[in-house]
Amino acid sequence: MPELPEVETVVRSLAPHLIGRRIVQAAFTSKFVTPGNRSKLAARLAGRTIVGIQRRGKFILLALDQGTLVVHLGMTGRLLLDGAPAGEHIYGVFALDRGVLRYQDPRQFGRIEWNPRRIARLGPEPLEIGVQEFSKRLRARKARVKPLLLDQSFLAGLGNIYADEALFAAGIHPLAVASRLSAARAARLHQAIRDVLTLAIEHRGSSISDYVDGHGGRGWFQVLHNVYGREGQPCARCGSAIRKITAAGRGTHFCPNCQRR
DNA sequence: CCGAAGACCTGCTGGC
DNA sequence: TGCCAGCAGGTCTTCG
Repeated sequence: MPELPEVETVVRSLAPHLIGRRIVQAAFTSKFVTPGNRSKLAARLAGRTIVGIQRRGKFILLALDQGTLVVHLGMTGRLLLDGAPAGEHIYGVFALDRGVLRYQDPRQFGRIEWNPRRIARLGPEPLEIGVQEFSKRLRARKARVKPLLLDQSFLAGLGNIYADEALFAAGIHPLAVASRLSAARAARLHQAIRDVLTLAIEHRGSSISDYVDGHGGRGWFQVLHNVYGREGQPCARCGSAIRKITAAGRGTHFCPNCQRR
């Protein structure tokens, strides 16, 4: 579910309500979301104060006065402040000195962990890397461009929606070989990624089925999708029917006319 | 190094 | 109407 724009929106919606709060008590009830010793994790959090919250790739980093708690929302994870409608599938509860934060996740693909090693293996932030560095990294790889964009150690934060949308904006076929892209096309892709992510953040992310921010609010970038979820519909640029194929095991949407091999 | 496939979960939908 | 295969915004492991 949540890619960089959604996670960024969640972080921004939570920050004013969480920073400075003390965790009075925590409880976890899923062996998938919180692998390992759940009561030990809860004990470690009790009494800690939240001093900061930030995003790294698709991860949420909750900086505490001692240590860092890392949350990944997986496909259907939500962090909800009190007042946001919750319901079923609550697998984490953080009782704060003022208010409550809940973790909801029907599919339990998300993770709540203490200093996971995966963070260290993340690639650069797409909104921070410069065009030269991006182009160099991209053209050094023989992989197909779509699977590469989904590789979090190559670039941290893109997922299936924004990879497809960025490739459309850049006019690049998802199965193009990265090392064979010209410098000009690599630069176009760099700019397209920046544009798509920035616009999506401005629209508070894409809400297709599950995604909401910390208050339960939906995003609306989905109305601006050009290819994702638009199989068979006319391309906004040229009118050709949008096609859907499988790449990297994921549904991949593109315009066969605007994105030639 | 690269890609495909299967695994981890639950819920919804589209086609028969 | 009702059932079930297939699919879903993510990531990891295994295998060729």
